[in-house]
Amino acid sequence: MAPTPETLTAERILEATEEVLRRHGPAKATVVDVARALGVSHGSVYRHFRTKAALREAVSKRWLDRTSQALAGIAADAERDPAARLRDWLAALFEAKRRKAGDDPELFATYMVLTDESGGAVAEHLADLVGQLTRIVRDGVESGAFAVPGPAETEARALFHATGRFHDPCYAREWKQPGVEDEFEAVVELLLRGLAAR
Amino acid sequence: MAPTPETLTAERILEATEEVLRRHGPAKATVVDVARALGVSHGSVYRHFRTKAALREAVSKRWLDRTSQALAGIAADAERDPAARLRDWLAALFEAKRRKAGDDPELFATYMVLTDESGGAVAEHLADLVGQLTRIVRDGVESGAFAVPGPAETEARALFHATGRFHDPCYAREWKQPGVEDEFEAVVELLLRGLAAR
DNA sequence: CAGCTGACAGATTTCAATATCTGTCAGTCC
DNA sequence: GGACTGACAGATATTGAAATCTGTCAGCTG
Repeated sequence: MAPTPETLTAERILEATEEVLRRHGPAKATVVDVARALGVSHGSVYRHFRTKAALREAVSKRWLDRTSQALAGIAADAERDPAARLRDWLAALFEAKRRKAGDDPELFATYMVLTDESGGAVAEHLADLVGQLTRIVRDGVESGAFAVPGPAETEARALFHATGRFHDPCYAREWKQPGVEDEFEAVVELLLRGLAAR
Repeated sequence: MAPTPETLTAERILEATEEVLRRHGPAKATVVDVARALGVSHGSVYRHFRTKAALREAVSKRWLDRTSQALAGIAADAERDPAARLRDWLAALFEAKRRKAGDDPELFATYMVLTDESGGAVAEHLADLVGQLTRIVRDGVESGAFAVPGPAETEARALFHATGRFHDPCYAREWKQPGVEDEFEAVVELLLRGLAAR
């Protein structure tokens, strides 16, 4: 029942931190700014997050989780053809990243800095995504659509690495260029041929 | 006949510049330093390179060309099985990059900064590498070992992009980690299956 | 006269003083 | 007594003046 503006919660602090990051950028966003935005002393913020790094990592985690959840639906849809599902999943990941990077480049750069710092949260996120891919590959192998020599997870990881150019932030610049769509198609087709049972 | 220490040539300037970069790093290497190392005034350096950026780009180009030439031999060896050749070529590229990054990380970081600046030289280099791959793919298609739906160059570009994690400097950190060899194998196997005629 | 020098203007970088921030904690307030 | 404050020490960032660098060019030199 506690109304938002009354109690100071981790959630409220995270929201304020996102806002401060959006306004000031990652280099100039301070804990004092966050506290000021919430109308409290910065000591109170440290009651909920042990360090500034922990606060920033929590913001990263929220952001990364939003992407994961959008894709989880495609990965889990066991009814559909695994090849089509894989294609859609990879395209959705590419599209999501590309839209984020294109719509608000400054905010995207902010999150790039944050995730660079947040080793743990990123590792978890990547593990989650590879897990989703593993599910699709395993479904494909079980249905006879795919044939792979080793464990499904090895193949999933290979798929993830091979498509890095279309989801890894370090390539964000290239996502604007004209030919990328075709490059993406070519890579995905090549990978699907490699997966297909013969 | 002109002996090295007498005349000031572009070549000598490039060598001195590499040395200065190795010593001082990319941030603190100045044209004045290069001139001092050569025992000339910095005005003389500008007689051979219009700007500091042009000088640095020339250094990048030399460095990139060394890598290209090492691989060209594998790509051009028309006698060998294209699949084996492709495997070797990709492994050689990975190994070369990994060795450079591992042996002298500081120097590698220097060259990462240089190539980041040198858009043109890098684009040429990448085009060269994709050209070499195209040759291998075309040979494979002609010999009946590979079957691809589109032009060989599209496929070559897809191969290059799909293996980015194992040659793109932005992943240099990961090349030290234990599992990379296996990750590389998994990606290459998947790609070769995608290329193979059935 | 071709190649080099060195002084110069404007741009960039360095450095040290100054201000701000992080993280702690004794104490205040419901 | 549990949540919050605000002063504090040490670490980090900002700032502006001084030093250095880039790129040019008139003149020297062999």
